[in-house]
Amino acid sequence: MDLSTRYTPSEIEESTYALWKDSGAFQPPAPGEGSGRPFTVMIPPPNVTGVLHMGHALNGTVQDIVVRHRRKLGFDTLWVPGTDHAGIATQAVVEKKVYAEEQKTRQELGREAFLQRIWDWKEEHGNMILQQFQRLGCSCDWTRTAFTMDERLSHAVRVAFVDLWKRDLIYRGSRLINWDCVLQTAISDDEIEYEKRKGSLWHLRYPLTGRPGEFIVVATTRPETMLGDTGVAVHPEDARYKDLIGSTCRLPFVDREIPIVADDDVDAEYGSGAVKITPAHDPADYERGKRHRLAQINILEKDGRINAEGGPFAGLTREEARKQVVAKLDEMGLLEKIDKIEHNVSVSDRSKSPVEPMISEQWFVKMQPLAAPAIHALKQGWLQFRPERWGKVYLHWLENVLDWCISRQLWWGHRIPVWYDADEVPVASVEDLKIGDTHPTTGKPIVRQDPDVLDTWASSWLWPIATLGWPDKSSSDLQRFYPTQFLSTASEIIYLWVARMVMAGYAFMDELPEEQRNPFSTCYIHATVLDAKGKRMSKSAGNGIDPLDMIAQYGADAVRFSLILLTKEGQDVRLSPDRFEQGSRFCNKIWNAARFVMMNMAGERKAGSPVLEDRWILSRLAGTTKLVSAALDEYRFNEAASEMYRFVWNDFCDWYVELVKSRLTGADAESAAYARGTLVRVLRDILGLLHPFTPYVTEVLWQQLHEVIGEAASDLLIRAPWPDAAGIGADAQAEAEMGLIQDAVTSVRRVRALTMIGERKSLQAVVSAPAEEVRAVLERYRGTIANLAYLGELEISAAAERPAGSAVSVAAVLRRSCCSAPTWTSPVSSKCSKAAKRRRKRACRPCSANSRTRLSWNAPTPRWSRANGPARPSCARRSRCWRAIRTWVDGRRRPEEAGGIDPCHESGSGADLNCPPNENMRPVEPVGGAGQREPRPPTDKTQATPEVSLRCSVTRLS
RNA sequence: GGGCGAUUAACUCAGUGGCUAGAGUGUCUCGUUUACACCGAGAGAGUCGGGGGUUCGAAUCCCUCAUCGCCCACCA
Repeated sequence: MDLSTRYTPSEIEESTYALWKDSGAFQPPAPGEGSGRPFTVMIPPPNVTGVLHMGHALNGTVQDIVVRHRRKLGFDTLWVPGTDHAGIATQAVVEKKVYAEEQKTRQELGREAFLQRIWDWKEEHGNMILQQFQRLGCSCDWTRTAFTMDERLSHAVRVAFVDLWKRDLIYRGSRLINWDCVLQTAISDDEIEYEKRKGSLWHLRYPLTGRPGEFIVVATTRPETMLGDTGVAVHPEDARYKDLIGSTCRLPFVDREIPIVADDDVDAEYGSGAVKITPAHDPADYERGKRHRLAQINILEKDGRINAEGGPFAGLTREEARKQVVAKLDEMGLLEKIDKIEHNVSVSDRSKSPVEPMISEQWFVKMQPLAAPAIHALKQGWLQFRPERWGKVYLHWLENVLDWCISRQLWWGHRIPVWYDADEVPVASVEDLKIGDTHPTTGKPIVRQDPDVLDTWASSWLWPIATLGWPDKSSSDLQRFYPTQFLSTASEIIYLWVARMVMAGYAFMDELPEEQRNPFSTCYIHATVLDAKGKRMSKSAGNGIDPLDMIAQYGADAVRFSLILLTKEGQDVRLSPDRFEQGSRFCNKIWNAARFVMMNMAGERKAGSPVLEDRWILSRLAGTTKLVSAALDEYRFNEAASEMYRFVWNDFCDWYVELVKSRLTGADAESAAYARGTLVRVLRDILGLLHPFTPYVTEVLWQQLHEVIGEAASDLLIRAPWPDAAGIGADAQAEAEMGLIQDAVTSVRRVRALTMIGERKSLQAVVSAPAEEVRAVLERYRGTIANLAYLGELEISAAAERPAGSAVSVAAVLRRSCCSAPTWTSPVSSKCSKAAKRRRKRACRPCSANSRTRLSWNAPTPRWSRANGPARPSCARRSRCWRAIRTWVDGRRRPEEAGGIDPCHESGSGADLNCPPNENMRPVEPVGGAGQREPRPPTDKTQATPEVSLRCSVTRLS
């Protein structure tokens, strides 16, 4: 065995990943060979242009943990990977690249050639992000890798489109849409961002018709749109304008006479109280325009320049037009004033350019009929969000959903499968129609296909069904793996993606029972990854931490484990690079713990054991297994990871390994054999339980361990059954006794540290405990305690050793000891509360300037010098009294049976006189009574911890 | 404007009415013993954001205020 003392992830990660991949472990068993219990997860397909960021890394880790856990539990587990063609993003990337390399725009290249360039690019770079997921250790079934523009998925998109067409859920409409002038496409409402910008509110004077020299003043943030105005609206009750309602004014430049109308919608308080109406370029005006039957005049070209309607300004860009319009108005004396304001500007989230609302012909999907079953699914509980509160977000969107504009004026994407005849009569078809083919409904020749493509989400909403083979409903994957169980994604795509997938499930899987059409039973919304200052990590802000750098530096396991340890369900996480050190150290700890085990495997191994520490660690293992399994079942990853961290580091390494060392070299062969058996047992289960979190290191150690102990591993760890704590159970006695030993050892160590006695075997300690049972246990394990505390001798005493004077502090004792006194004494009560210490500290202030403040907790206190008795019961004591009474009243346990929790008798100090200390504290009636609180069941803790009070003194032997 | 979340040790966070509020990092002291110095032992560090209330008991439940963050809607 040649394990180095340091775990170096880079040496093993690549080969281990290959080992898994080649073994076929990532694929579910062939049909008929598995357990018949499917478990399916669909990866949220990242953009092909994407690069792995921390959000991906977290999401990949979450999914991989679930998948690996379920696989080990024996489910037929499938995790489908893939990428999204991401229309605008990808087209923009390649367009830029082509222009940089060839100085050609896409228009110059032509549609066919440009699309070919994108495909070339995709072949070359499109798998990058999936490879990065592999670096993270994700155990996806790569044989099923999908791409939203694959032939199969493209076919699904067409079938879905035509299906909706036939159901009359698709229509073409002239609507005010959001136009991105840079990318020259319509974008959906969900692709708009609002940016707070400083701007101006221009007050313009429109001359009133027939009243020379009189004006109506309108306020606007976009003065250039005045060229398209077809009306002015005022509030009907506004006294300033009441008499103008019904009259008209003249629009400068274009010299149009437009009416002044009354509309309740107008806020008389804002601006001038009069609002210009530009129905073709503003959503609110669009509605007002319709109400008052005003004309819609489009003044913009597709690229954002002013068109012929703009009269003298035709051909200018919108920015230029704004300047000139304002300047000219000013010249003409028609500019009343300019207010500086801060307002929200709607900006395209892709190009960051201001969105222009425009009237345009687009394709829409009627959403309400599709949304209804998706709402129902959540309300029925078929779909559950975690954390649950995201369900409200989902519902809110669905209940207020607007029709979905699905056409995009792009080239990269699924071309809309609609063809027209010469009369512009459209028809949708799954199969390609050619120019000249007969139009199926009109019988006339087809003259053209719709040039637009579909919104990216029109393919990704089919992801769970299309990747499994839909529309081929006989597909075995579809039958076997749909619906899926778990979807993990980011909160910002709940509407864009999650809700639409649910709609698609209901719309297209109509032969399944209602509940099973729902595409995933749990939608897990993972944390948002923020930087150390609490800002969202983003490429543009430049505050991102590259997960690949972190993997290179600390290893994939460390990155995964750290992320999970930091990420409590539903809570955003602040990240800085050094956070990954915790995971890295943990991996190293596991590595070395395993190393220790393997270094001690020479000799017989026996299972089970009468030895206390063996019984203890096995009992702890059983408890941990139960807790971790339950946490993973319910997707509480952070809890599971913390518990493993604690168990491995504190229980196994800090105590068990230390306890077992002397036995391994000792003369008692049988005891050593039990130790070896237990070490192997616990280590194997630890590796199994940790595998979903830290797959690489556990897999490698699993292989090594089996080599060392000379047993062939039954399988790779990735497929080995989930540890089930078979044959071991909780051993309350072992845990309680072990607790006493730990307390005793800690007491001695504390005295040693505080008094700074460096000596070891030459020392004798006296540990005193008032309770006889406690002494009996300590007596039994005297050797063990002495061993762990590096003592020559240990005496167990009933008498409370007290410092010479109760006011004496450790510091004082120490000083004396330096001169002559042979004895260091320190009263030590186990589990001395930090809060209590602080209270004491406050009580004994002021400390003298040169005394060692940090030791001053040692002043006598009610807590440990009970003989004096507290003056009155402490708050804690009172509350424990109350609990004891209720426990007794509940009939669960009598106080004396309640494991020593009866505080009234705990010290024999007479502290029970005031119990119950407050006359309001009465036992509650055990039964009945409206509004009565459900009694808490006693916890394990209350049963397990006997009251311990230990003190320790240390004496030099010589 | 509407909704959601956060506020606990110097930092990052656990802690859903009950035992003395915990962990990791950082700090201080001591330490090389069958794995691990990415280690071990020990210590110091908290008015649980403020204020009210409910309760025998509140970090936890309710009200309120403050600060920070996210999402949605958006007034020209």
